Amino acid sequence: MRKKLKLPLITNERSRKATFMKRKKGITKKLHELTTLCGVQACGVIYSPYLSVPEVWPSRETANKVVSQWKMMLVMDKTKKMVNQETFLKRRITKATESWKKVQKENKDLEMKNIMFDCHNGNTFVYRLPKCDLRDLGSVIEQHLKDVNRRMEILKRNDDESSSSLVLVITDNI
Amino acid sequence: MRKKLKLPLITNERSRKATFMKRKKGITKKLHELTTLCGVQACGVIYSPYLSVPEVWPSRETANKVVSQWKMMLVMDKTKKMVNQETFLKRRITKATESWKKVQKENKDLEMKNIMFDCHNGNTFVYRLPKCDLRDLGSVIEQHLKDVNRRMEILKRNDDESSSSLVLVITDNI
DNA sequence: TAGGCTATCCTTAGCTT
DNA sequence: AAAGCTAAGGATAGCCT
Repeated sequence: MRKKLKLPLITNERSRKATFMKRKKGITKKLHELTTLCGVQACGVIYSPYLSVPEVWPSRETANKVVSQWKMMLVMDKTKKMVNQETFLKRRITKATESWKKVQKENKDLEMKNIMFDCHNGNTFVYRLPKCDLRDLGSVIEQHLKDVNRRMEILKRNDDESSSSLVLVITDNI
Repeated sequence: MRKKLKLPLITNERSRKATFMKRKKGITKKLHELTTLCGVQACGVIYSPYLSVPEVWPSRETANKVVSQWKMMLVMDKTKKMVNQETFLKRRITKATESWKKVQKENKDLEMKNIMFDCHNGNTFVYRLPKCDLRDLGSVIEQHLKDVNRRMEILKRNDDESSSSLVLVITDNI
């Protein structure tokens, strides 16, 4: 009934849609089994030519969470590697301590960036952030503004037409 | 040999790892078949208890791209819905045109947020952005700063201890 | 740790309803 | 479109090396 060996080739028909639907269902089932059997987290994103919005498993919220955690773990892994390299290169405790503080700050900045990203996607409200995080978030924003300003100045130098500029003033009266 | 009906339950053993490995391989194969057979894009993120970094299919870069496109499509869908609602409520062309400009601006803001997100993940460099995008990006940052400032003021009112504050000054000499 | 084997169960292409 | 049917082919749990 079916062809002997199914070579992964693009089928030409509306049967492609049927296959897509069936197999997509099968994959989500497999994913569900994997997560249940092994107690792990997983998510999938499948672009559907038949829907304007991609299929997301198990849910939009969970997928968002899983993806965010994935990115967070990438950052943490990168940070860890930096620390390892630092301690390997510099044996003295004092030096290592200095580097650690530096990495800590960088880690905090990256965390703030993640918070900003969450804000963009509506997962977090700025109003719910603790005060200390707000201050750090401000410094991250400041850094981005500096980058923008630098770029603007370069553009200004290269071409004489007037353009807008941004100035950020931070007052810390703690 | 195998139990009659495999009820999705968490197995207790190191066999869970074997199952995890086998099934993960199977799922990635299924995903590959789906994308090849039906010509669609897809990606998967599976948290592995045995690796510090989650399994990502088909690759970290592609998954990043697929996820970004997914989020982008969500934004576009939202925008499209807003436009439809707007045109349905207001029949007159003039009104519709005004609303359209408004939505266009909002769409631009959301696009800027996406660019900021890409910046955070190192996909885009601020220095490569065109000048007009830089100006819009600045306004997005400004809005976030305003949110931060509002929150800070609320905190200041509710508790008397001194705290830091952010002030944003924007000079637009176009 | 990884890979092979195999009986058994699962998935699904091609149909029909 | 959606759902059911069926047999061919695929996936895999429990072993083994």
